[in-house]
Amino acid sequence: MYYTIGEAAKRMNLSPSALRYYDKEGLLPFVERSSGGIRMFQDEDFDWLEIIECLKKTGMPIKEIKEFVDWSMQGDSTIDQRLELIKQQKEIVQLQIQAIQENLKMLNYKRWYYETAKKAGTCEIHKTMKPEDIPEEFRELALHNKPKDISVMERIRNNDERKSI
Amino acid sequence: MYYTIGEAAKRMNLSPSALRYYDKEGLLPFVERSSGGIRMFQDEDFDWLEIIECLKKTGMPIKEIKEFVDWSMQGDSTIDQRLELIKQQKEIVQLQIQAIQENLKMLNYKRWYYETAKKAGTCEIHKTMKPEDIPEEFRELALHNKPKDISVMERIRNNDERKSI
DNA sequence: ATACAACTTAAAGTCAACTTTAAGTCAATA
DNA sequence: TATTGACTTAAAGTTGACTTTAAGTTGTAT
Repeated sequence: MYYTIGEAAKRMNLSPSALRYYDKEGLLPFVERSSGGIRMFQDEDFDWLEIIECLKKTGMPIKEIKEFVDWSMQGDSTIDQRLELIKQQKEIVQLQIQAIQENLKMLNYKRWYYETAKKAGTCEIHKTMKPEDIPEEFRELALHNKPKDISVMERIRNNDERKSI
Repeated sequence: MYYTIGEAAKRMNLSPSALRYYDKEGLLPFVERSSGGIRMFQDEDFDWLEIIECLKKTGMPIKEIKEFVDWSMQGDSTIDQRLELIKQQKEIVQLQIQAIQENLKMLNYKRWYYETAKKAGTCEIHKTMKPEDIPEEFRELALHNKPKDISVMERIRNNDERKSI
């Protein structure tokens, strides 16, 4: 069972030109050609394309992916390097997950912030809010940029003109 | 307490030129200036910078972030739009988490794949492996690109020359 | 045999998000 | 007051990952 570049692109949810670009960059040395020069993708090639896509989606630049592909073409002598690369990329992905959890926490805080403001009809509510009225999970996020040792009244006075985000 | 652009950049782990670029793009209308034109960042500004960073890190383009900042500057009449934007971005982040879980699954599979190959001394082990020898969590990933209705012997014959990834 | 959609390459173009450069200004310290 | 490091702007340059264009070829269907 063979696939043209258009069919392979559709199956991988990529554009044909992207696949040609990857090929030009040396990422697809395993793809066969017809006698006329047309690329013929096989089922097994999608194993390659999927790990290439995985590395790409987790932020690995194409030149590094090429290194991995080159190792794979060299055969069993490079199993160790490939294992190490995969382990490293896994660590990178775990850091990405941590980072994205932080982002999610921020967005959850902001959702609460705007829902509270919506109920009150104004963002000003957050200027007079006492720490204990902020859900514990958001408290640090809500307060950590506040200048210290300023009373609520002072804060209200200071913030007369300031827009809140 | 004021911060110069260099100090603010350090605190946010950004470059001064990146902050100037954001300012030029309209992301920092809240930053004050000295009489001489020097930017003076305040503690409250870091609330803005942090949500801007959060939106940026979750993939929102700068033009969209500017829209959000513009709404924030307009005041309480835009609370609803801002809440909707935050909710939408949360959904995007949840999709990102799903995508990254897929990537992690692939990397876990590949780690198993290379660890197994390492023990055997060759990737060929995976060509003769029976489905029940593949850990259940990886089985679909390992088999879904295999052409159907081909016996193991045929597969070995067919794959004589093929490199495995 | 001919038409035609889909393929081929090389080279140029695009895009976002910065970074760098050049020429000059500000403000804290000696 | 002179020095100096950090600031200012505008404009050009960089990067990676494609996309588009132009000119030509392949292979299938009538």
